[in-house]
Amino acid sequence: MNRLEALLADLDEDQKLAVMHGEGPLLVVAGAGSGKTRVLTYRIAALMELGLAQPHEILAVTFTNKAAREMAERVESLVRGSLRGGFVGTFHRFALQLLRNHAREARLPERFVIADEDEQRQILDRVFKKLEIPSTRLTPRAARSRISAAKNALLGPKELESRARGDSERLIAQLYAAYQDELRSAGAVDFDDMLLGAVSLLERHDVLRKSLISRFRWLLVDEYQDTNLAQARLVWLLGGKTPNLTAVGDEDQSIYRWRGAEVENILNFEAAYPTACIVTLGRNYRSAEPILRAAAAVIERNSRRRPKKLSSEVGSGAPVVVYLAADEADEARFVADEIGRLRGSVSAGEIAVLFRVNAQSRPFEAEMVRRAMPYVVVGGTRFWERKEVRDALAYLRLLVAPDDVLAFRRAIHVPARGIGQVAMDHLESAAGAWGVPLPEAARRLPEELTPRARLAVGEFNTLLVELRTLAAGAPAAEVVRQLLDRSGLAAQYGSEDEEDRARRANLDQLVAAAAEATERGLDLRGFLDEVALLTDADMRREGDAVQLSTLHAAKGLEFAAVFLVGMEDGLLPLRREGNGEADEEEERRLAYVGMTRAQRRLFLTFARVRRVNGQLLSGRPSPFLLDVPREVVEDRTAAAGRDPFRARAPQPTRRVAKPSDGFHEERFGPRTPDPGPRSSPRHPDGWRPGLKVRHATFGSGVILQVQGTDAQTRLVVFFDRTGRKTLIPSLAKLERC
DNA sequence: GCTTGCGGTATTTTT
DNA sequence: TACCGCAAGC
Repeated sequence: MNRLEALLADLDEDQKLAVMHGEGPLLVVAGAGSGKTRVLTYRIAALMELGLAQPHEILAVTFTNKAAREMAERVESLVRGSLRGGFVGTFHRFALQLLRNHAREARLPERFVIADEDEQRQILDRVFKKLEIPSTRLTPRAARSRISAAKNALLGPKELESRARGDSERLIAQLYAAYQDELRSAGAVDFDDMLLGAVSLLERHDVLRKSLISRFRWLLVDEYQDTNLAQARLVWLLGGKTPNLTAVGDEDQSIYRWRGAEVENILNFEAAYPTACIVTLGRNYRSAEPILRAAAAVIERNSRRRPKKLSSEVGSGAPVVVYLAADEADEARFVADEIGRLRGSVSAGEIAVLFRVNAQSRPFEAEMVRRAMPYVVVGGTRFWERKEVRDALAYLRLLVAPDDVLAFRRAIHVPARGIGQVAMDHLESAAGAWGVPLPEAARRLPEELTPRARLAVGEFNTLLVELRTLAAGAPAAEVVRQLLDRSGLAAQYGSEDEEDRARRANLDQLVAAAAEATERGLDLRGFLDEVALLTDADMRREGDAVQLSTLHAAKGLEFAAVFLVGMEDGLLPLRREGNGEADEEEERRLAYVGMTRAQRRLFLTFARVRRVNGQLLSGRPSPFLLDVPREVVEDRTAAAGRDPFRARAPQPTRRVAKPSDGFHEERFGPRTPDPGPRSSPRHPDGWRPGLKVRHATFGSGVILQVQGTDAQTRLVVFFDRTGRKTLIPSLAKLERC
């Protein structure tokens, strides 16, 4: 059996079709657990075995560094060779590489820097001040995401402006333009600029584009359902006239719409690539039958998808367990009990607790601490975003790019060295007057500085010069170590309390990361570029501990047992102001992604009462939960006398006073705040949560909350059409209905 | 320029 | 409820 035959022996019929597809565009619609990664890696291996592709002709893009690394490793072990010369990495890394190699053509400074989210926000803060925009109108945070959305949709400030309808959109366009100016004058690009820049570079430089097309003959894109317009366009540009493009994805697992992902990219693949061949992988090798049936029942209600069926190759298994908890503590207790039971046969690392929002992790953590169960919270505060790490990185950036304004502004204040607002103002205005970057102005020590500030700035300059000299010769890790030492960054965290220890440990990790980068032949600048594109997922430790994770962070992973918790209407699907139908579909996909992470056991839980942001809310079961066919369910709640699936049955005519039982309440509004079992004072005017009302302009809605009495009365009402509003009933004409 | 306290706010976060 | 960011005081 030759190597190719050996490869094919591992595949089912559909997978073989995809792997052995020749030239031309190919879309692999890969349902959950259907061997998507296998197809991608085997395809690359097969193309090489067949002699169709040379390593340097391969361009494979993924969304995470981790996925890229795994892919490269798997291919290399399959072909027992190296992929050197080819590109296996993230979209952003590819774009960055392109821009670095062609900075001038891309109209970027030779040593442009990468602005992270923190710096984007700082820039926007400055822009807000400059344009005198009160942050009541729009938060810098919101502006950031609107600008990001525009960039992801390939719109420049001018295009956005010309499309703007209404003042607020024009304001965004104006902010965008000012933001972009500020960013450019700092010699920086943000994450979105990388993609945008790469696209416009290729659009403007045909020669470059053609050379890339002929070099990278084979394009492979993973998770195509989560590409945004810029990414799809980039792929399209790299494809040329006869693209040998393999796109792999599953529209049912598209969960990054809020970051610009366009499900349409995969749904309309044939429109972009009319000659495309489509292979659907329909066999699921991950989940037991009941799990798959439950998940299918949830996702089938979505309209924007290709209808498809997944058959379980795993076979039958335990039913899906549903549990209705009294509150979040009870939910955590139940989950911990079950985990305790499972751990007889499953290791902790094979178990995941998945939730919609990070804030939900608390009770589970508390419970697991109490029981001394090993657990890790995935995500949370991310390593590269920690203050101490960012501070050190700012220094490093200043070593590589002496005029990096963003890094300068950060580094000069940490540790505090007596340079305050006044001194900074002097430096800024001197920079303006001389027409030089801020760091350069600092080097020239403007006269306006007070003697004290002058001394401080001078010392800072000297420090940088010394470190820069060191950086010219020493390996990155040594530079980092010296820098931490001599800047006083490390000394800030000298105490023995937990926080300082953690910070020191993080700084040690940074040194280790630098050392490791040096081993891989990266210089300081390469290390910084890498770090800018790295995320926490890349640092994830594989330990034998229960994983507490958001649904988003669980994408692509699988576990023997999964607890999908907080399945309440309003939480999953998460509902907040102003999100509509499309988001509901995405929430459904999110639930689907969560459920299909499970191999053997799936538990769905929710709480009747949950404390959210300090408020007590009583929930009704998630509609997704009600979609699960009861014949695959084992309801553990029944023992406690509650039956979630009764909610589907007609409401009983006579209702016993069971005030907070979400199941048996009327089906109104998204979530009903619970006045609490003991304290439910009747409002004198008769307003109460749950009451349906009608407003002249907002239409019909339901009261979520009643605050205060008399003239102070405020009603929080959730309107069907416009979402949540707070009203003063004496002013707003509200009708009870 | 650093600390303390108040008020406003509150998703998801592949790069 | 809990955190973060900003504003006023030392």
